[in-house]
Amino acid sequence: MPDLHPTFEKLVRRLERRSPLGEEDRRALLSLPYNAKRLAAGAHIIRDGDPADNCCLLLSGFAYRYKITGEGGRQIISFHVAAEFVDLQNSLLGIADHSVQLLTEAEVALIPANAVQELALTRPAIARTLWIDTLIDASIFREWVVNVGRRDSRARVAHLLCEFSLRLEAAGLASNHHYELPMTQEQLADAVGLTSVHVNRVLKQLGEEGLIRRDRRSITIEDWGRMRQAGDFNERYLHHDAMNGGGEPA
Amino acid sequence: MPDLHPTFEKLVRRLERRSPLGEEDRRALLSLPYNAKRLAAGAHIIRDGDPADNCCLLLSGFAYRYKITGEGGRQIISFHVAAEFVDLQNSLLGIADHSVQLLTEAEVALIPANAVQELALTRPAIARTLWIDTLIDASIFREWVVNVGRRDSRARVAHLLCEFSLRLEAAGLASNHHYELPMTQEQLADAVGLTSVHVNRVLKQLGEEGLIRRDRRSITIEDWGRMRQAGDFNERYLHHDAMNGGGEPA
DNA sequence: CGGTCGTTTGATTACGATCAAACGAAGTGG
DNA sequence: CCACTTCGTTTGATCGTAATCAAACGACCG
Repeated sequence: MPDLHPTFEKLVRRLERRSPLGEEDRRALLSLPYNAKRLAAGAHIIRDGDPADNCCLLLSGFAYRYKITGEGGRQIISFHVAAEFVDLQNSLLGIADHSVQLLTEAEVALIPANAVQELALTRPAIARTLWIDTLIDASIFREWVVNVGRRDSRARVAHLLCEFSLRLEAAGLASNHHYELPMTQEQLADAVGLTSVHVNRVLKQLGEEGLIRRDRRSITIEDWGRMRQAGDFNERYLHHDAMNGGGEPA
Repeated sequence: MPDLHPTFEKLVRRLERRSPLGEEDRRALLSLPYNAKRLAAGAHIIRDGDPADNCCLLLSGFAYRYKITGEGGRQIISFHVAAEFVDLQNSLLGIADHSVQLLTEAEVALIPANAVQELALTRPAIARTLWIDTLIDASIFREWVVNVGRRDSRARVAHLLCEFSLRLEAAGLASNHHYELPMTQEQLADAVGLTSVHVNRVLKQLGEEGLIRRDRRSITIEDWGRMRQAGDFNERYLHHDAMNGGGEPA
């Protein structure tokens, strides 16, 4: 086991924000065995159908989960930033029901799934916080179902850009609704169920409407209020304040 | 606390299929305090934004979860049959991020969320099995994201009909790919992100192609192989065999 | 400097939405 | 029991959003 990577501390802080941990719990988390790797952009953490015996913590960079349809279409299911478990779900269910791929070059910590399960079985507070982690993941999935199922193209991409803004900010990677999009328009399209051509047109339109400004991959949401409205965005589903429950009314 | 409803036994059996429980665990689950109610079709278990302090176990009947968009569109996010927790997710996160409504008249057991959390904190095996339950829910959400995001109308409804077939069969409510649809075409439409008019046409077409036969709400999948193909359906995501991991290759 | 990948724009097509209306079944009250 | 209502299903006609096809452009890289 290598020296502890600093992102582990961030992980603990993130988990703690949601459900309190004792000193013992923190120590246990920080002494999980793991295997750190630096991988290139595009590398696969796991592929749909493979047995999953490691659970992957993202130490730096970005990743996404996706599935491929029989017709060959790709649907991106979630995005992940550093200090997030990107493969907890696969690894606990034994066999992967979706693929996980790196968006950028990244460092990952592969933690034996057994070790995580063992920890959860012996440390109730850790079990609880990890459970909440997957509950929040599920909440985001639900919102994505709504996004691709019932919103038009403009709202879909606006919603996604809003989500990025808050999540990246929470991760310390954005401020003032300004951030660097870690992905191509094609990947954006696969996340919202559109074509990249159409996403491009929507981005252009959002720019013309003065909702966003962009320069290459850099995005600035110029009018958060109107953007929220355009994307029918309500951050409650992110549960960034899971401890005190709920956000403000619209 | 009223006499134990028989569905609790079913719940225990269902949870056990996924992760072993001890005798003590079983007893603890079966002695959870609850408040049983019989509610009419259309009754709400909880509404988006409300505080959630009970977690709802469906004792009989059907329920679904949904969200409403700013434009007024409804997206159904999941369906539930008897012996499933229909509101575990809301109740553990404190404030509901979606609504839950009954599809049919039903009996529900309202269990104080505290009691469930307490149980999870003191009984690791129960924490584990409930966690797996929410992991499987999340897996289904992921598949639904793919369904509404990247499949055409025919595949979407075929996929949903396939999912129903297996889930109802697992619940003892279907056999030989024959079952009673517990919902209207409008609700079906809101589950797959289409209009009810279009769902109706797709159902008609699936009938003409000889994939299904229907009479009123009764559905028979006549050609499971072709139906699976039409719906791009792979049951692995349901994790009905969570213990031994994975399904067969296509 | 050529090559690759991603972005941008234009032209056309098609899938599913929308609008509209009739029909059928189940339930209600006179 | 029958008129009447309501809700869901079915069918038809038209419309519009996003897909598809195609091509040029720009940035980054070896």
